[in-house]
Amino acid sequence: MAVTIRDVARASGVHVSTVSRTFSAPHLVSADTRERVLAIAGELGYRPNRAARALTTGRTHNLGLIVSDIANPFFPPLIKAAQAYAREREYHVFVADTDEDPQAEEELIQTLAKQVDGVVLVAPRLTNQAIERLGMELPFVVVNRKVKGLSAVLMDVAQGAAQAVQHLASLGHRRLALLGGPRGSWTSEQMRKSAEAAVAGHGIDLTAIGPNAPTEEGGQAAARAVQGSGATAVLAYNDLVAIGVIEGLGELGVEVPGDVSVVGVDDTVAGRLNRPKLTTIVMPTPAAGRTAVDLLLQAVDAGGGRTAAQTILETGIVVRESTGPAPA
Amino acid sequence: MAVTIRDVARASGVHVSTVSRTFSAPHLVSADTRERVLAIAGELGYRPNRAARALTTGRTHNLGLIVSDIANPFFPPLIKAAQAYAREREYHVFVADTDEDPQAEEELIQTLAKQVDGVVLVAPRLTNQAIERLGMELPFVVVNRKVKGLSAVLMDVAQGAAQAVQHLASLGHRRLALLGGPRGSWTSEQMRKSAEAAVAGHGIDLTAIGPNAPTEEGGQAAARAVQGSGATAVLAYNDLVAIGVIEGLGELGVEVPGDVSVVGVDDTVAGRLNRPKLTTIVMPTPAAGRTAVDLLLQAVDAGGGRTAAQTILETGIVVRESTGPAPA
DNA sequence: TTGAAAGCGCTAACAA
DNA sequence: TTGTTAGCGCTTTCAA
Repeated sequence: MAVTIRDVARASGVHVSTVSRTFSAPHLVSADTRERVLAIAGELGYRPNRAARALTTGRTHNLGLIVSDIANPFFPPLIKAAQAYAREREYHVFVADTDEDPQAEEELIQTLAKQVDGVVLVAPRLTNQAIERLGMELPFVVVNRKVKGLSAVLMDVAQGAAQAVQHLASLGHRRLALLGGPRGSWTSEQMRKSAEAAVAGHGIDLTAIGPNAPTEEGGQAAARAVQGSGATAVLAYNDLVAIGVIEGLGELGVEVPGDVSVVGVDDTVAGRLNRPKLTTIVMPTPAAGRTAVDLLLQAVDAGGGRTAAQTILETGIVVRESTGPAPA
Repeated sequence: MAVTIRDVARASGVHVSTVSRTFSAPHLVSADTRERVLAIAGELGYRPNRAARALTTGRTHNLGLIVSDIANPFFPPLIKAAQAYAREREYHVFVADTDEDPQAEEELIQTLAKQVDGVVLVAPRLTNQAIERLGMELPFVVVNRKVKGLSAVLMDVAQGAAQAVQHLASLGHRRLALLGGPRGSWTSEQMRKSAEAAVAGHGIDLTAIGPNAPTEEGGQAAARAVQGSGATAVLAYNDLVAIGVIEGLGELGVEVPGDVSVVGVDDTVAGRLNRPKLTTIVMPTPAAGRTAVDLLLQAVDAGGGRTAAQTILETGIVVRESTGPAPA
């Protein structure tokens, strides 16, 4: 078996508790012993067993990160950042994919619960009610969702959407189609509200189309509806949908940005690589990953002390090639 | 605190060991007691604490998955599949990103070691020697690398590369540039060997350029070298590099596929969305993720019994828009 | 079929 | 500053 605290104790002629202390409370150990123990531990290749430690301390030093679809390009930068930041704080992270299935999400939380100190839920598919209930038993941070009593990281799409409308208005567009996301999406709802408000000031006509699947296919399927609406500009739920609608429009002989301008959301690689390059609302995904972990660790450190904190992250718009002047 | 085996025991009037058995060896418990215990456990919301279980059994039911860059579109499908498959087998998976840093990789393995039953190493940056050493202490499966004594999942890029050369040859190309990947990449090495062999039969001239960073930037930076080589066709280390070199070539006024044809590797979303759509070697990433977990669990179940197994996954080539006839 | 008891690797009072 | 001891939640002999 692996080398344990006991082996180190024996080899360095001290009691196990002393070894334990040199690792978890070094200041309680004399410099002499500390060095000796550390040296021997090094030789032996001793590494504390975190699981065993968890048993006594109640802290696993593990986190859970639950997303709906790892392969959706929105998530990887968030996962990467969360995981890197967690590691800095000496936490490991379980990453789990629910495949958009609320039940899988709940099951996952349950089985993960005992092994983690907290969970980050990104754009959960569970109802608020279910999350609140689970939140009683374990610290949670939700990303892009508001749940009573829980810390949240919110990306301010409303702001980005307003900027997008402004941008389109200045290009002379007067008819805008909004391609919503899946039912129950907080982000989609925010965009709709913000677009409605923004549109008013510019005398723009708004048509909401959806719900749509948050994928290329979803966008492609909506192309005909867009054409039917007579809109000269489209604000899509995300980059994938935007790319899909551009594709779909193309098949109908509608050119982007010649005939119709399209704005996406997320600023994924996919959008950058698309031709025309996508004008899109930039979502601060790496920052969201880091912030979520940060808030989660705060909640963990606070114990049960309800410390629901909200962080709102700014979004921006990056203008590329998929938007242009409204046709005359 | 959470409900433990003891609470269930008390509530159902049996000893803890009986409760333990109903969960981990149900056949050793009478149907009567089993049902009662299960019912009470259900009411109380009891879930076995896997970490505590691990302490006695030596099995954590956790796996580690270590990749060099989560945000590289090659990885998400693999991670997704590995994680889903592991879950079917009742394993959770830690996902960790090394940022291409061998030292981070080793450190990660060390700290993860006690918490997992095994680790999948995808395209590791560590030396074989280092991996072999670590392999003594923990079951490993490597993806796209051969390490003595360890199970491996290999994607047969050699085959794909040969097909790519064949494809380019049939289009009349006679000067090929090979954009290698990072130093120490098994995949890159395989491609080189295979291309060298394939090229001979077709009277093609091969220039190897690299090492290159496995990113768009890497490809972009290599554009000038490609131009300098006089090649009319490029086989790039992966889709990202291919996309980057197309971009870089574009800036130099070289058109793809008009002046130069480019083939990528991986078949990522990025490549599909790129314009021109990328001709690329299809890597079986989801299958690789599943297979790796499968082999790993086999190794775990075998205990120390060396069961190094190799699975070779086929690759193919999908021809899209980035390749065309050699210019006259 | 069930209970009793020891112990997995570690931490945390409490004493010395 | 260090050692003693109990115990975290669970499994696993061994006995009954």
